[in-house]
Amino acid sequence: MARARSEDFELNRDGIKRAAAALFARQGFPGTSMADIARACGISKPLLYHYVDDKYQLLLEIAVGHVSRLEALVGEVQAQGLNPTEQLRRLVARFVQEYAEASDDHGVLTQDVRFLSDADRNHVLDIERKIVAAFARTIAAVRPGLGADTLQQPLAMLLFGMINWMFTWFRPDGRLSQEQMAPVVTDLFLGGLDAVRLPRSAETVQELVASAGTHR
Amino acid sequence: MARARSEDFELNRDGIKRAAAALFARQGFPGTSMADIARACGISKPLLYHYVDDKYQLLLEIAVGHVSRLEALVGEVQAQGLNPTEQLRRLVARFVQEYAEASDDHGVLTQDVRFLSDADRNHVLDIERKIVAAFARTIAAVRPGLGADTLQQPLAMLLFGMINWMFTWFRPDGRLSQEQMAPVVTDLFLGGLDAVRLPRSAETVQELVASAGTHR
DNA sequence: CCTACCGATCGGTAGG
DNA sequence: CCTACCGATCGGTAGG
Repeated sequence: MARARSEDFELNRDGIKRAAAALFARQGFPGTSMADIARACGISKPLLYHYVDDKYQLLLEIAVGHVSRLEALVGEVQAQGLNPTEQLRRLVARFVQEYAEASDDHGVLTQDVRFLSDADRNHVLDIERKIVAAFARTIAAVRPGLGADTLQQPLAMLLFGMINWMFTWFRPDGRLSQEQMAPVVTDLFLGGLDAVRLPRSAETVQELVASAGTHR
Repeated sequence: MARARSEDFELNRDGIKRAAAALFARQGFPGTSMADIARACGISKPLLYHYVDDKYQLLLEIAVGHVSRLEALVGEVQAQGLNPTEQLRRLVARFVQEYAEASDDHGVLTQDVRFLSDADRNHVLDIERKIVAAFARTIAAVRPGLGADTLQQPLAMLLFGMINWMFTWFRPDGRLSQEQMAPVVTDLFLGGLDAVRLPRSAETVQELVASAGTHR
C-alpha cells in the first residue's frame, strides 16, 4: 500500500531534518558535511539523498519551519484577547518555551540564515520582521507616548536580545529553569520600560555640538 | 635592516587579521577559505602563509585579542572608583563602544569560538567568565540582597544579551547611534532591576507539585 | 517499472 | 613571491 510507505518517508525525513538541525547548530552549515548527517542518522549518503534533494534544502526547511512556527505562536497569543502587559508576558513565555523545545532550530535560525540565497533569506527575514513588529506594537501599547516610532523597534530588539542570547548560555540542568527565567526577563523589561528616556536625535546632538563650538 | 622588515611584517599581519575577521564574521570560520583571505588582502595564498602559520591561528588570535581587550576595559572602568550605578553605566557604554569599533572581532567571538580546541576555547571562556563575574558583582552592588547568588549571574547574562544581540540588528546609519543606544540599555536594565523577583527554586516548585498531589 | 538501498567513485576544491 | 602541485575530503551521483 502506497500510503504506509509515504508515512515512513515523511517520518524518516523529519528525523533527518532534526539530525541536520542538531549538526548545523553545533558545527555551522558550512562546517557540516552530508556525510556527517548521514552518519548521525545511521544511513548511507545515497540513502540520505533519497530523502532530501541537497544540503541547502535542509537548511531552508529548518529555517522556514522554525520561523513559521514562531509566527503562528504570535497569532495564537494575539487571539487570546489579553491586555498589553499580559500579552507581552505571554509572548515572552511562549517564545522561551518554543526556543527551549526547538533549540537546534533556534540555533540554526540565529547562526545560519546568512547562508541562504538572497531570495530565501529575505523570505525568512520578512517573517522575522512581522514577529518583531507584533512585539513592538505590544510594547507601544504597554507604554504609549514615549517615542513610539523611534524606540519601540529598538526596545523590541533589546527584548529579543535577552531571550535569543539566553540559549547561548542557558543550561537546562542549572539552578533556574526556562519557566523561571521567562518571568524574570519580562519583569526586568516591563519594569525598565518606565525608566527609558527618548534620547536626543543624532541631528539634535550634532546641532548642540555645533552651537557649543560657536561659544568658544 | 631587519627591523624595518619586521615592522612591515607586523603591520601586514594586522591587516591580514582584520581581513580574516571580516570574512569569518560574514561567512563563518568553516565557510571561509584561506584563498578568500588572500584575495581580500590582494596577495597570493603562499604569501599569506608567509605571515600566518595556518587558518586556526588566525581564529585564535582574533578571539583572544578581542576578549583580552574587553578584560582590560573592565579593569580600566573599575579603576575609576565610581559608585555601582555609574560603574555599570560606564561598563555598558564602553562595551557598546568597543563592540562597535571591533564589530568583526565581536562577530567572530560570538560565532566561531566553538571551532577552537577545548584548551583554547576554555582559555577564552575563562576570560569571558571573569568579565561576566565583574558585571555580576557590580549588579549585586547596585541592588544588594535580592537573590545575590541565584540571580546576579543570569541578570548579567540578560544584560549581555541585549548588548551582544545589538550587533546582529544595529545599523550605524539608522536613526539611533550606539552612543544613544547604550544609555537606553542601561536605563532599561537599572529601571527593571527593582521589578525582578526571585523565582521559587526548582526544588521548591517540585515540592509544591508533590504536596499538591497528596491533597487530591 | 517502481522503491529502496549499497559500494564505489564522479568532478571540483579545501587547507597546506 | 609566483605557479604548480599534494593528500583528503567536499557535495552529489554513477551502475547494479
